[in-house]
Amino acid sequence: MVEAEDLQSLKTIALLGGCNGPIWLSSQSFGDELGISPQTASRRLIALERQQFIIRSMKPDGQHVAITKPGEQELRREYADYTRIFNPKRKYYSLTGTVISGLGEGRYYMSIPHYKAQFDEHLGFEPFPGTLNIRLDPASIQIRRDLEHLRWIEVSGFTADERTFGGVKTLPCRIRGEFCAIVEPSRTHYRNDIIEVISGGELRKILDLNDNDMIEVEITYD
Amino acid sequence: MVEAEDLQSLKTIALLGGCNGPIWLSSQSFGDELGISPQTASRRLIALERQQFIIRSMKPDGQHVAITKPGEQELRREYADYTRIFNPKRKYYSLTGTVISGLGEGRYYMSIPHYKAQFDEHLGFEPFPGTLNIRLDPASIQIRRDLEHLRWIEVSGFTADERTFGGVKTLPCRIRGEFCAIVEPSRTHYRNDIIEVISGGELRKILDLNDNDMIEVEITYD
DNA sequence: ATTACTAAAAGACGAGTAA
DNA sequence: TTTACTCGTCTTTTAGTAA
Repeated sequence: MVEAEDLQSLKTIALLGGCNGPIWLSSQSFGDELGISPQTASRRLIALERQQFIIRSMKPDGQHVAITKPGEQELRREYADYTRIFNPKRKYYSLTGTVISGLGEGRYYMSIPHYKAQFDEHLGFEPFPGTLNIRLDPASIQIRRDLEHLRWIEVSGFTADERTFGGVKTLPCRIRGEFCAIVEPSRTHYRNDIIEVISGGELRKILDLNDNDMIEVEITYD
Repeated sequence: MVEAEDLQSLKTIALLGGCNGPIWLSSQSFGDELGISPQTASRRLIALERQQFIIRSMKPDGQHVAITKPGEQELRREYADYTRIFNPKRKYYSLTGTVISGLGEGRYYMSIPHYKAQFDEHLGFEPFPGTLNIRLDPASIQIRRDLEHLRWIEVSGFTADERTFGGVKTLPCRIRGEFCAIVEPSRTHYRNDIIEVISGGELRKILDLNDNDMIEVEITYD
């Protein structure tokens, strides 16, 4: 557990732009920012450095400070807490976008029994071997980010034939009333403007969809 | 400036649901939550109460704690900081909705010289005396919340004829390429599904708009 | 001007205790 | 069991100082 004061210091650095690259600081200026003495400010920076939340390089007139990956992670954890406090009750999300052709990867994955079985168990349908790829509108790309805070169903990965199949996560949704689910890899981040949707049947046929058709994906929650 | 530890305590209470109503706590359980002794936990609660961030009522087996408006405000301030850290680079927002009829209040306010002059100064056009009212689509209501973190232009209120005219804030935007601005009161929260837009001319005529027409409001930023 | 040490002052912590 | 006090200890802070 990271100290409340360290978090406060780290946040202040982040607000000054420390997540994007080194920023200039002095004990004086940093202390003013936090309302503490330069001595304490200096010690705080030393503490953050010890915990590897920042890296520093001394200059004659101060120092350059940048937030490290672990430091940023800590801040994101905090951010997620606040998001949980203030955005939990949102009951409805709507994404819009256009149908595009995928590369057939979805079809491959959906044909693997391990995934098939788990989707069946958690979603209540056996997925059609193929995914519907949707390119999101700019406005929906933002909304998609909010979805991260919802309860996705985790489907574990596995190893077979000396190959590793990563875990995926899935979120139930509806397209034109049809029960579907968004699927994405648990770890890697694919392009954030494209989502892949699975269903119990072939959505392109069921809904008579073609490339470039505009569709809406609705997520209702609890 | 609120202490880092108090903020941490307050956040913990919020995560337990303290923003929505009274929750049960004991010094013991709260201390466990924070990794501190019950004595310190008790002192923290007292401190929060002194600052009016929480209200408490003692029970034989613990206490009921609820976060007050000022307490919640403090947390929202913190949340906004994190939002600024992680979501600053969004350059484009798009709201969609339908044109509706307002109550003519906008017309009244836009005819007041004080407002007129300030809008002229900050926006570069003298507002047409009237506002275009737009009912947002569900998806856009969410996006609208994100707009709060952008740099709105503050227009101060004033007092005249023994009446108080509140401050308003405005955000430049475009509708079908036409330069406009969203306007809303700085303090009070109106319905979150309706926005009011002003422009240098009468938008209904310029863009040939009628009630129930669908339109898109675009906000580009920096 | 810096950083970062030492040492004195201030404040926070938790054990013990009463209600 | 609680809450919340006192009190001794320990930690944190800031002033002063050196580099």
